[in-house]
Amino acid sequence: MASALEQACRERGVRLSLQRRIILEVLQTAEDHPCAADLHQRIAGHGISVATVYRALNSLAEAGLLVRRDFGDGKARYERTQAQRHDHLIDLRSGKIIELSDCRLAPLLQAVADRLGYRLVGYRMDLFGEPVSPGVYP
Amino acid sequence: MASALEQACRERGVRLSLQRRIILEVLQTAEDHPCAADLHQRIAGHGISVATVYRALNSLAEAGLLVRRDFGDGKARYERTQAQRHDHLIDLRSGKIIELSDCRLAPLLQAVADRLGYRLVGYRMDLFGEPVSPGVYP
DNA sequence: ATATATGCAAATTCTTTGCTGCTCG
DNA sequence: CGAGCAGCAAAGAATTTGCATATAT
Repeated sequence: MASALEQACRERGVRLSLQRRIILEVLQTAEDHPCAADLHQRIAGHGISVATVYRALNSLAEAGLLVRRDFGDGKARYERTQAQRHDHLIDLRSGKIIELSDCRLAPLLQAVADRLGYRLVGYRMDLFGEPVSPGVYP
Repeated sequence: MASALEQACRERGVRLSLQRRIILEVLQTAEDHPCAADLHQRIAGHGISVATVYRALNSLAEAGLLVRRDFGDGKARYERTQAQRHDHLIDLRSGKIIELSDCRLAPLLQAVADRLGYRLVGYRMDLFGEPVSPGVYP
């Protein structure tokens, strides 16, 4: 019984080692956007080296099974590839990252690129915001 | 005769040393978005140390005289603060960076943030594109 | 069987920092 | 004068790499 994961890996020419399985599993169930160090910590106990974590993340991201994110804090962050692309809003008060499902954005950006003589291959957008409700923050 | 630059520095409580003058001058006339190493190289001959370059860039950016950019290649890039905020389109073929003056974007993003209960403090957007014209690239 | 991954440690790259002496205001 | 800056070299943080061994397909 070839799992969907195994099939995806075969299709993309990525070997699915035990360590990669574990990393993917952790990312699958993660609610946040962990960096390499976070991941290495979360899978501690399996004796996986940092080098392996980095190499796995690179391979898997290149193969498209993961997406690498950069929220401007100097570390790359990762998440499992989702059906649909999305952007993020960073809560400046708590650091929490919210995924944005929207967007009527793409066509607008496409037009901007077109006007300059470019084909839009991709884009990256991050919103930075502060919660409106007074809330109970320190 | 207090130059506009000197005044801006005084207002923001930043000391305008010779080395900072030089760095600002280079950035002023730069057509691109140099990183710290680029700048250090361009001002070689003035015997300014890398540490000074980094410290100056940090101070000046914090004071708002410069803007720090991050195009995802692992190095911070800088440009003089301009009258109006703007985004960038990265030419994936040549690496060239084009400044976008547009945008009817802000209100749209503002609305997205609002809907989530956030006040939009800022945002970052980069477009990645390939030139449409066949051109004479290698 | 063999192309690829892993582990370990050392190496890179970008950026920051401690300390002492100099300088802007 | 005195707070803040410059230079130098050493430290840090994130990520990569060389090499011998193990493993997926």
